[in-house]
Amino acid sequence: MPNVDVFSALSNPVRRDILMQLRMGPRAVNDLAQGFDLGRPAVSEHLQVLRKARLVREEPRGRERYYHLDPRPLSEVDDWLKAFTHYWKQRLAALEDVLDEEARK
Amino acid sequence: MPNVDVFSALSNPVRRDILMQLRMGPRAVNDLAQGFDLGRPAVSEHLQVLRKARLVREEPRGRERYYHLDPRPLSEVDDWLKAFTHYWKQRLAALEDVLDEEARK
DNA sequence: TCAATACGTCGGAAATATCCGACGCGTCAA
DNA sequence: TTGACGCGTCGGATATTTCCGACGTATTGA
Repeated sequence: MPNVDVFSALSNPVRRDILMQLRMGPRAVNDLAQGFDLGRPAVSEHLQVLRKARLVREEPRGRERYYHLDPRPLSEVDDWLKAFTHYWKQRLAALEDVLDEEARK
Repeated sequence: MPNVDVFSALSNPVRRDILMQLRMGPRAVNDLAQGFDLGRPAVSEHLQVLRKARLVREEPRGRERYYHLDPRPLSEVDDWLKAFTHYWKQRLAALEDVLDEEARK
């Protein structure tokens, strides 16, 4: 059971959609599968990937399993993106320097 | 030439690494390929994916091609993540309500 | 002009992802 | 207890990804 990379987990639109849906609250598998043009096994396998990426947590309720969102691993993506925010800030700062230089002429 | 999904483009660690490297400035293909345990064609194909996702731009200089970072499409990922930031704020607000309720007893 | 260099892309191999039907296991309700 | 339900997972089919060697094209420098 290899831990799945968060970026890989997000690469599939169905899985991103599932996460979006789970924001509203926990959902059972059949309930989730209704919203997609997919069979239940496929949804179940997408949930397995999300589970291995620790993006969802399962809570058994009788014969159903409610899946809960756990957004914490998303911080890895957010942190990665920050590296490019900083890049932009640097670029902007450099641009300002150039503009200041021009203004001083 | 189908436009590549940004999330898919980011799903590969080599492509993420390439983007990281390009923050420092434009790089030629051979130069980039040195840093990876990969042949040049593989790196070139990764660059093609990044190009289709509009995350890089190419600038021919003689027989070399310098690849530049274009971080703008990353905003799509950032916006997507924001949906979960808001989710968290809602959850925290709900939690505070519960705590206030408890405190009032 | 000619050999070397930098690069993109193609054909094909290998790995991986995605999906379904079928099956089995536990749970529910009669 | 028994039949229906909710679910996970397996086997296998198909699609996609990833990678390489080989080739063609354009550019460079001798």
